[in-house]
Amino acid sequence: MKYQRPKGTNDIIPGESEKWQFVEKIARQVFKKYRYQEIRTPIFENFEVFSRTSGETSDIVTKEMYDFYDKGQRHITLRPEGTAGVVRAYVENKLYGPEIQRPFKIYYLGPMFRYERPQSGRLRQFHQIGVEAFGVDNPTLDVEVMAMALDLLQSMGLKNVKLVLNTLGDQTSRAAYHQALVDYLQPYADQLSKDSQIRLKKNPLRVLDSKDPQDQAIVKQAPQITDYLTSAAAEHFYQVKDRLNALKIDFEIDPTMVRGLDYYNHTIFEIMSDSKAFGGKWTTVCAGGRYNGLVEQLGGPEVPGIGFALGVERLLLVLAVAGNSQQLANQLDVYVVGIGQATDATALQLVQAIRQAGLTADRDYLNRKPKGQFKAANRQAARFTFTIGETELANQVVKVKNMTTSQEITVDLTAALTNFGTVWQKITEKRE
RNA sequence: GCGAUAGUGGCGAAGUGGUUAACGCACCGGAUUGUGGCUCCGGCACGCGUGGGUUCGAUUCCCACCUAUCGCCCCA
Repeated sequence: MKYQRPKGTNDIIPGESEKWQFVEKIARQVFKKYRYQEIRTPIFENFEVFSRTSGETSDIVTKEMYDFYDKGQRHITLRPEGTAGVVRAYVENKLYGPEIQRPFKIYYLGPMFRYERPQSGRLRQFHQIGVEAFGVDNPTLDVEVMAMALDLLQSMGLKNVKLVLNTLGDQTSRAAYHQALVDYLQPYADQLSKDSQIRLKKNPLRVLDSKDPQDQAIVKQAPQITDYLTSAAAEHFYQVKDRLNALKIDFEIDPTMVRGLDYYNHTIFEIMSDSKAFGGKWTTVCAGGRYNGLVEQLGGPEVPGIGFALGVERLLLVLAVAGNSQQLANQLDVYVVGIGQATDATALQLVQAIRQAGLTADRDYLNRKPKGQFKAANRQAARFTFTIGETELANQVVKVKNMTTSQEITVDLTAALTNFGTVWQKITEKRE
């Protein structure tokens, strides 16, 4: 094959694109209920927008950024996630202004890029649907965001998901915990896996979610973040749990849950699926959390924020296995059969008249014989065929065939061309 | 970035170091000079991921690369 799509990318072709439209439609509907508005930011940003906010040492920055220098020697990055760009736009457009209602609630959807090895549900260009809410530190908003995420997944027909959450606390809590964790892990350093030894130096919290059994055994006894929360942070977390209970939303607390991005604090959460699409292992479909401080980091005022992002490819994998594939039949009302070159123009007029009447119509463009045209009509599940040959043309009529009953009637050609709606009404009435 | 497996027509899939690369589905045409879904007949890979090499000769052996899939890392 001469040309192939770049590694880790996908073509979304008819048959598949309908599913994307379905997901996007539901997302817009759900977001509308919660009064989130759409924002569209560039697909690429200056490198610093992501490197500053995600953490200079995070894997996303060190090895997964899809970055390059443009012709003006600007260091550009294809966005690896949505939040940083949205926050940049929030600041740049001064959406924190006093005239703007808080929380300022927005959503986005579109492609993201990470330079990594493709696997099922993991691509170099993938798509996320995400939301951000700025300006409110109230834990109730945290819960509302989680509730919306669950609402979204349920509306798409996804079942068997679980909400898992944790808190990272505030700066003070985090610093204290960080220290405690390092103090605890250090003595075990040489017993940890290779990867975890590196994590211990670079980002000790990551040791917590190591998959290595040996690591997990050590981590089991490790101090937990909840023991190092400041009273304010503890109160925030308590409120979150309380409001979740108020909404009767089931949740699990995973004290080892962490984040790959540095900007998170307080509530973090994931919605996971154990779908067969991922071999029955619990896999995150949607992840989010609070990021108070991020707006400041990007040069804005002290404005808290919270959001989540949902991986569309992963979601689609789960939905496909769940057997919720939408029957979005592209139904065809009329197929116009033209017999002979002389009828071509009239067939064209007919097809257009039908479309202008608001119905779907198609015809043959390959000069196929009637047999072939009827075959095509049949394959496209046309409800009716309109046949126009030289005889019909001479008599100014059209033969209308009901493809399910095989009954054929004759209709006046001029009427069909000038007033298709009425003709259609007659045809469909006769059908009953 | 590391490790493993794979790569034959639109799809699925057989196959061999050496005349015309099975078969099924799909598609196209004919049997029915203007009418579909069944049946029958016929057609459909200048070529076996790409590029080198070994050989008298390679789709089949070797090497490199590309891509896909899975695991690790990480993550949506």
